[in-house]
Amino acid sequence: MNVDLENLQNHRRQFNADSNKSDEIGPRLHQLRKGRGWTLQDASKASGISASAFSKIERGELSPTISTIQRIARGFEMDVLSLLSDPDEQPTLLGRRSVTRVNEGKPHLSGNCDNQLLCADLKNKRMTPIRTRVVARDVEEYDVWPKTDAEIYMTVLSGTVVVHSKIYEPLELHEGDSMYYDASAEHVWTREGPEEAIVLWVLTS
Amino acid sequence: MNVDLENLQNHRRQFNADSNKSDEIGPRLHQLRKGRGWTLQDASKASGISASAFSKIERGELSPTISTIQRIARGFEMDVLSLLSDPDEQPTLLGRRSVTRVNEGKPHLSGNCDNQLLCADLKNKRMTPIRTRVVARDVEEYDVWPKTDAEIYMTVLSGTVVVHSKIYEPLELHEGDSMYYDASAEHVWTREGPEEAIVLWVLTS
DNA sequence: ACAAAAAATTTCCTATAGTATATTTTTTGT
DNA sequence: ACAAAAAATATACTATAGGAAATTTTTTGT
Repeated sequence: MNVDLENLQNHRRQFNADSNKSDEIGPRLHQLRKGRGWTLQDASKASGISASAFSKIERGELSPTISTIQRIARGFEMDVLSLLSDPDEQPTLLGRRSVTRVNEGKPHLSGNCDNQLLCADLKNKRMTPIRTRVVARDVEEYDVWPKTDAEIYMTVLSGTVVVHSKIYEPLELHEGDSMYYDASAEHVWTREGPEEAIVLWVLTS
Repeated sequence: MNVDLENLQNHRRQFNADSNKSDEIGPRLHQLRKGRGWTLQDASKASGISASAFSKIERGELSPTISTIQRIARGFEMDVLSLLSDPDEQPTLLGRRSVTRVNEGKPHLSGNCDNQLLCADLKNKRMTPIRTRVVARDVEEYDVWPKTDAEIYMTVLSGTVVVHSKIYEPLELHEGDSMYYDASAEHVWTREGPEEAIVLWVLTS
């Protein structure tokens, strides 16, 4: 477990930073209102913002205050964030897909583990699936205990894995066992027993 | 593959809708500025907003316009959305974790598949891991082809699965093969051959 | 403890957001 | 094609956002 978590996360963050580039609420509001088949007066009634102001905002003749935006959001029964984030600008796979055959993942070696990034050719995924052969037999073999704000789902494909955490007792997982945890608490994996330990895990940001 | 996708999605959406309830930019900006050790003049220089205005905004004496917020976001080198979304309010697992032992998932039967929700006791996860025994042998057995805006990662644990899609040719996946796809294009699974087919999949919103 | 410096707030002013009403444009029915 | 109705925009005004400079508060050094 040492595919460079930091890097994976930064990559995603970088991307998010410049998404929603044309942060124009005008067209966004117009699209939303028309999408519901509302007139300016409907929108006005729902939000408490005058129709004229609404019209000016939609056409970019006026930059609404945040409190106005909040009132509009309430009118549309949505939260400010989703009001501001245009789904059309959201990075999406749009029907794309990627297949990785057995043992054909993209190698990504790191200190204590032998990782294979799965479906790595698809960019801007919301999850990162990885197949890892756990090498470490002892916690001492880890110099750093990785930590991010991601969530991790892992399942043991073969062998026995021990999950060590700074806030829990060590936990043994056998073939077929699953675990879901928050990577903001440091966790590392070691293997146990004679068989080699293979873990399939997926992480999100 | 027929764990009620709609329901899973709606659940998550519902949750997102009322996140960020105290949408007060004032404290948020104060926290951000102080976090960087900036004075009001620093913030003013970076954003182009006068220190006095900045002060008033922080104390809620003034509701900034969206264009002001955009300028502030540029000053802080972040996008408007992450400026507005207080990470402290973000739903997080905060070190929580959940384990599911082999064959101990929460059953979730549906038309053509035998699903087990894994780690189902943890709420507000960003991913939903599911273990499914694919029953259908023919596409005809599906009355509806599920479709959402989620992304799906799946891997075949045993047997042979054929992935049918409205926009791709059918694709055979064998034990150990992985696939990542966008569920906005309809996909259904059937099994092939004598062995029973088990799929492990994870979906995100 | 005091003065000097730096940071935050207040004041007063101008620019612009937002309202009510009038006008123009578009849609609908005959 | 025309009139009536409905929707969108323009106008004139009020309320408030935002800037420059003055004032107060907090911090720092001696």
